[in-house]
Amino acid sequence: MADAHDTADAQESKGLRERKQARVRAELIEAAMRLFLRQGFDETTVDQIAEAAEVSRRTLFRYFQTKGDILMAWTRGTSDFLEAALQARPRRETPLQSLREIFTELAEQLASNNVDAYAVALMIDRDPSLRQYSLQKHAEWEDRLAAVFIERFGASASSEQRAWLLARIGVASFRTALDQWIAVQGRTAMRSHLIETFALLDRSLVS
Amino acid sequence: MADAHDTADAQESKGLRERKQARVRAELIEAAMRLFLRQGFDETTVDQIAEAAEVSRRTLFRYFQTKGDILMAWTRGTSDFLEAALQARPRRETPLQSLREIFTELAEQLASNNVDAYAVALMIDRDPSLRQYSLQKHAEWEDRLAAVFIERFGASASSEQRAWLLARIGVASFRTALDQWIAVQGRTAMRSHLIETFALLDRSLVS
DNA sequence: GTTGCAATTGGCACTAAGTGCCAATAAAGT
DNA sequence: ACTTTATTGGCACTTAGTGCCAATTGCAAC
Repeated sequence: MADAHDTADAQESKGLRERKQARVRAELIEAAMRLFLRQGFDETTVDQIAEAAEVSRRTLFRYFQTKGDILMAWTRGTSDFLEAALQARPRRETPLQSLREIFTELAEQLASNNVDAYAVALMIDRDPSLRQYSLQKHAEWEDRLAAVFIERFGASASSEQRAWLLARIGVASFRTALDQWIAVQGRTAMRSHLIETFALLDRSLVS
Repeated sequence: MADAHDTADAQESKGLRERKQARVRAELIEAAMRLFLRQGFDETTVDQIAEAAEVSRRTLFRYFQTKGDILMAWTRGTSDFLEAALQARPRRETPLQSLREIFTELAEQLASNNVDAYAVALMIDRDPSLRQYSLQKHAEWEDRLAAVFIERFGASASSEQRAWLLARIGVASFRTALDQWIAVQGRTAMRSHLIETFALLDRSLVS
C-alpha cells in the first residue's frame, strides 16, 4: 500500500522531487475520487484518471499498484490513525473502552474532513465490486490494532489470540455502526451510532 | 471449507444436459484447485484451467464469472451449511452458544472431507491476492447468519444491529481460531481452537 | 428416425488492467 | 557546468473478462 496523506505537509520541504511526487499523488487521488463519485468505479478507466491528473497511464501505475488502491488511498492514514490512537489510550481502560474511544475519534476526524465521507461510504456500500476494498481496509485495521494489543498483552499464544479477537470485535462494531449510519442516510452523527453499538456489545454478550 | 457440493446426484437423472453441466462444473473446479495448489493462484491462467477441464475459455466464463469464483465455488455450501445449522439450534441457547456450536459443526464437516482443508487454508493465508476471497466468503457468512438472527429477534433497528453484531462476532471468532490452527500447522484439531476462542470471548469481554 | 427448436458451445475480436523494457528528461550532488 | 540517479512516458505484451455469431448438440414432437 502506498503512503502519503493528502493534506498539508508544508512543514518540511524535502526537496523539489518529493514535493512534486506528493502533488502528483494527491492529484491522482483527487481526480480519481471525483470520477468515481460521478460515474462509478467500474465505469471509470485508469486512462481517464491518468488524463485527468495529467500524467501518463504508466506513471499512474508507479504510484498505485491497482485502481482499487487509489480508492483505498483516500482513507489512507486511517490505519495509522487508529494505531496511534490506540497506542495513546491509557492502560487502565478496558480494551473495549479503548476501542470505542478510538473509533469515535476516527468518526470525528472523518466528519471534520473536507470531502463527504458519507458519499464515499454510500458509494462503497452500493457498488458490489467495491466491497472487497472496504473489507481489505478493515482487515488492515484489524492487523494494526491486533499488533498494538499484542505489544500490550505480551506475545504468548493466548495473548495473541485475545489481541486478534479484540481487534476484530472492535472493527465488527465499527462496521455495524456504519451500517446503521448508512441506514439512516447519515442523518444522525456516526458518533452516536458507535456509542450505541458498543453499548449493545456489552449487553449482547451477556444474554 | 470444502463441501464437495453435490458429489452424488445419482438419485435424479434430470436429463443428459443437466448432468453434463454438473460434470463440466465439477471438472472445472477440480482442475482449477489442482492447478492452484500446484502453482499458485496468480500463476494459473484461466486458459490452463479451461484446457485441463477440456472446455473452451469462453465456456469457462459461462460457468464462473471470475477466476476467483472457481476458488470460491470449492467452498460453496459452507454458507448454506452455516445458515441451516444456525436455524436448527434451539432458541433457548444464547446466540453465542449457538454460534460456537455451528462453527464447531462446520469444522467437523470440513475435517471429514476428502480434500485437505488445511492445504487450502494455508494457500489462502499465504497468497496475499487470495485474501480478498476469504474476506468475501466471511462477509457472506455474516450476511447469512445475521439474516437468521434478524428472523429470530424481529426486524427493529436495534434488533438488526444486534443481529449483525453477533454474526460478525461469530465470524471473528472463527477467523481467530483459524489463525491459531494455521499457527500450529494444523496439528491440533480446529475444533479445539474454536472452543478455546469462544471461551476466551466470554472472559475477554468482561475484563 | 426425422425434423424442428432451444440451449450450449467455441471461435473471434474487443476492452481494460497491469507489467517489463527502454529511451528521454529532470532533479541532485560535485 | 558535468555527472549521476531517479522519474517519466511510450510501446508492446500478457491476462481477465465480455459481446457476438455461427456451429453443434440435446430434446421433443411428430
